[in-house]
Amino acid sequence: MASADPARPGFALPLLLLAGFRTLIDDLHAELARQGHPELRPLHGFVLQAVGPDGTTATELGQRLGVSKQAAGKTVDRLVALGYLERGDDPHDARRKLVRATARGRDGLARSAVVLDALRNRWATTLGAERVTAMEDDLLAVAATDIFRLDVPGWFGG
Amino acid sequence: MASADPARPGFALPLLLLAGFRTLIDDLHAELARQGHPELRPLHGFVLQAVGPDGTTATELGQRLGVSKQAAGKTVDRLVALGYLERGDDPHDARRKLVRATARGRDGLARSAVVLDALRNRWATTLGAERVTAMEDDLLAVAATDIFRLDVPGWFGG
DNA sequence: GTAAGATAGTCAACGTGGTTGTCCAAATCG
DNA sequence: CGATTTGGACAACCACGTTGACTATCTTAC
Repeated sequence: MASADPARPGFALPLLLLAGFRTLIDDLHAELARQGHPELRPLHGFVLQAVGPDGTTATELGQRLGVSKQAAGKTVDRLVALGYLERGDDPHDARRKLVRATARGRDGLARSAVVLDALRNRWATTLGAERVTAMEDDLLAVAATDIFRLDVPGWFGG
Repeated sequence: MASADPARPGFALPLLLLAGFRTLIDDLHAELARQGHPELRPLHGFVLQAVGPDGTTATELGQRLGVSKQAAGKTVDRLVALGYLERGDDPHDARRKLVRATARGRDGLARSAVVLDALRNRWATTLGAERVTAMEDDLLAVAATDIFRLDVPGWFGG
């Protein structure tokens, strides 16, 4: 095993990754609040993304997000109360309750995508486009991206 | 404003940063659990780091972590109950309650540092040392690292 | 020296996001 | 058909965060 570089302590790396994540998410939600979505919380974007264009069920949502079906169900409750999701019946299975995004949910998701594209462009302007691409490629190589099964419509160029 | 690259949607970036963070933290705590610290939660490492070698107070801790003094106080309560922190009186100010790491707390923090160094080395082996360094430099350039004021003993080569 | 203000800590109530266990209704399988 | 699996809901609980109110102490100004 290689020895550690004392100028690059290992604990800086998770801190920087978290700081990068939080910076993007904080900027995103500040902008979303300006665009008419002040109640949207960081988690909600992930959930809306995971619901997908065709809807899903709470249990399936929990599996995609890596949480229990009960946790997913409670989060759906809150997003229904906020007007971002709606529940309906599955005509083929009376047990299943379909969860779909409302028009407001789709609006929030679309605006999130636009703002996040803009934020990525800002990083590319500062760092250079190839450095951002390299960061994405490297993270994809080392991170357990299966933590979130958000590959609903092929979410990374594919 | 530059147009977005459709092959690199903006919402992948926060997902990858979070996945990278979670991968490191999950691996860290799996290893810490093996080394006698199964109760240590992801947040606790940050708190122990923020307490620093000389101790601090709950209010100051809250400022460093960017949370209210009440939240910091409750977290200290839990870490005291787990045996990682201890409270003492400040001889110069009867209002202040000094918070210090216990021997167990220092042990957990030292092991965290070793494991995180090893995890960073693993990334350096996979990606190349210069790619990891570049990722750190880039995140430092674009992320609001002042979210966490963990510059207690100069935490990045300083 | 004392009155007024700032500061540290605590308590209470509450919100959010998560867990496990239990239970029922509906679908599926033998 | 009966037995089992599955989706959803309910309850209790925990971790972590918030705001507001309150006490005790230190500091500052007069």
